[in-house]
Amino acid sequence: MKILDEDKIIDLSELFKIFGDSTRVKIINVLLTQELCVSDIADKINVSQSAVSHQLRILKQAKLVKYRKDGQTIYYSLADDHVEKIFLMGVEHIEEL
Amino acid sequence: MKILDEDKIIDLSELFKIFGDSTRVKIINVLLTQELCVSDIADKINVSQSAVSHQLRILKQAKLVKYRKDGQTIYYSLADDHVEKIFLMGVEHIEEL
DNA sequence: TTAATATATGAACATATATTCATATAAGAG
DNA sequence: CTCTTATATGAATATATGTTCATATATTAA
Repeated sequence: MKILDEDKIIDLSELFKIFGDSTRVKIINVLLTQELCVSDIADKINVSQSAVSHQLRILKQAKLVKYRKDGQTIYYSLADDHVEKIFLMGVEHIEEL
Repeated sequence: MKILDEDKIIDLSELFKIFGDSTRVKIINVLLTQELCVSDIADKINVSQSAVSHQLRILKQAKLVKYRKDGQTIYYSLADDHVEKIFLMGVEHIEEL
């Protein structure tokens, strides 16, 4: 193994850094089952609209979530099933400690 | 789904936070194939002994690495195969972007 | 056009965290 | 014992990052 060069290492740590914040994990968690608009996410996880929006931008830039626009509402959902897989792999780890 | 309560969310983000630093990812990367002592890790990834030691402490506390002592040398290795799985799941994600 | 609703964003602030440097601890060699 | 090697650790510094607050943008309704 030892497959990774310096650049990949950076990319990988950047990816995990995204998962390394509880607000973002909360967002991912509520998006596991359904797409939601910003204000619903904010309500569900009890975080301000602004904070959610800031974090969604980070998740969007990292291509971990995607969105669609419907009028003035923007619905977010997980970008692909890798996101869920990484998430669940982490859950497995913490559950067996 | 939506399986996680607040505490689990915190634990999960803490776990990913550990993977969210390039020095730690470098360490994990070189430990994928073999156990190594501190100074060899430092040489391989080109980071100071002190920095490596600090990060190993964090990895140790998170139970992501384990170690065995042989004289004055301490050999570190990955704690279990979940670590590798999480790592590889992340690699998969970044490789398909 | 004006008001209301949904979302985004910039600046400021506070906090977290990674590295360095110096030094401590521990173990083996002579 | 003394010296050397391997590792750990505390303090200080620098940097990164998350939230808040105020406000901007965009869309729809009246």
